[in-house]
Amino acid sequence: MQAECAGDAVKLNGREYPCTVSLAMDLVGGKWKTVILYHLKETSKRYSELRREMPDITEMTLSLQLKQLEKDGLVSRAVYGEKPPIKVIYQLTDFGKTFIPVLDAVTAWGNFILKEKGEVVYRS
Amino acid sequence: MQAECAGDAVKLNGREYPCTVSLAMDLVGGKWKTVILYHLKETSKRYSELRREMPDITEMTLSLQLKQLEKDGLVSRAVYGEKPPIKVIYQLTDFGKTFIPVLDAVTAWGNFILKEKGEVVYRS
DNA sequence: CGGGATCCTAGGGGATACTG
DNA sequence: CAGTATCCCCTAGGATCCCG
Repeated sequence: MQAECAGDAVKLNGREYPCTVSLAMDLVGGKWKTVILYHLKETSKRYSELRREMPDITEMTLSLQLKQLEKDGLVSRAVYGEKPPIKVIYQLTDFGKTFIPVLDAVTAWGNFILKEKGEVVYRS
Repeated sequence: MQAECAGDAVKLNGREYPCTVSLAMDLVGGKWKTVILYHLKETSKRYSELRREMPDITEMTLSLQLKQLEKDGLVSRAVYGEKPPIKVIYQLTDFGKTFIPVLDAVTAWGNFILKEKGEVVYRS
């Protein structure tokens, strides 16, 4: 497993990165993208379900992040209905599913950190 | 494997996150941190080696990122010598080494993306 | 119901120059 | 050799309100 980290740069969709790991982190980095992917991991969901399951994300940020995930091909969006109430379903694409092993590794590591040195802020 | 993504927030070093995956991504997110960790994966290295191996990062950004990685306990810094030329060695801490499986997963995924839909910008 | 428009700001990251 | 000091720009992400 040799990442392109030594001299050559890599390019995807017009964006350029110093290394493939950097490219990967750009697709799923930030505060919310992995969280969203985590919630879509098992099953497709509607917009309102995602909102309910992530109370702290604002509507604007949620739809913005979803749009970026869609643009990068990780998530697909399907609209049902013409007039309100309409229904919008989000799900992982085949490409998005290739991220699941990474997501599992990140999740396991995040939980490990929490156990070792973090704390839970109870809300319930 | 259940991440804390449903209601409760998590906290580490005063920073609060909606989910453990989000916490993990904050420690290693951004354009450079994973690249630096990748270069420190096998062996410890001096500052100048890191610089040589990552020609595109500026000195300021490199030392800033190293400082953050050190603060978050992923990397340790050791100084040898009193007066210039001094020698500074960076290496993964034990905690930093727990990130390696994740790094490998991210690297593999990044390489996969490159192969499927990216392109290499040759410099040599 | 599922967003968009607008405005705002914190900080990540670059450029250039200098130093113990 | 291994950084700092400044300065500056740009994007992620939040707040608030509005719409088909």
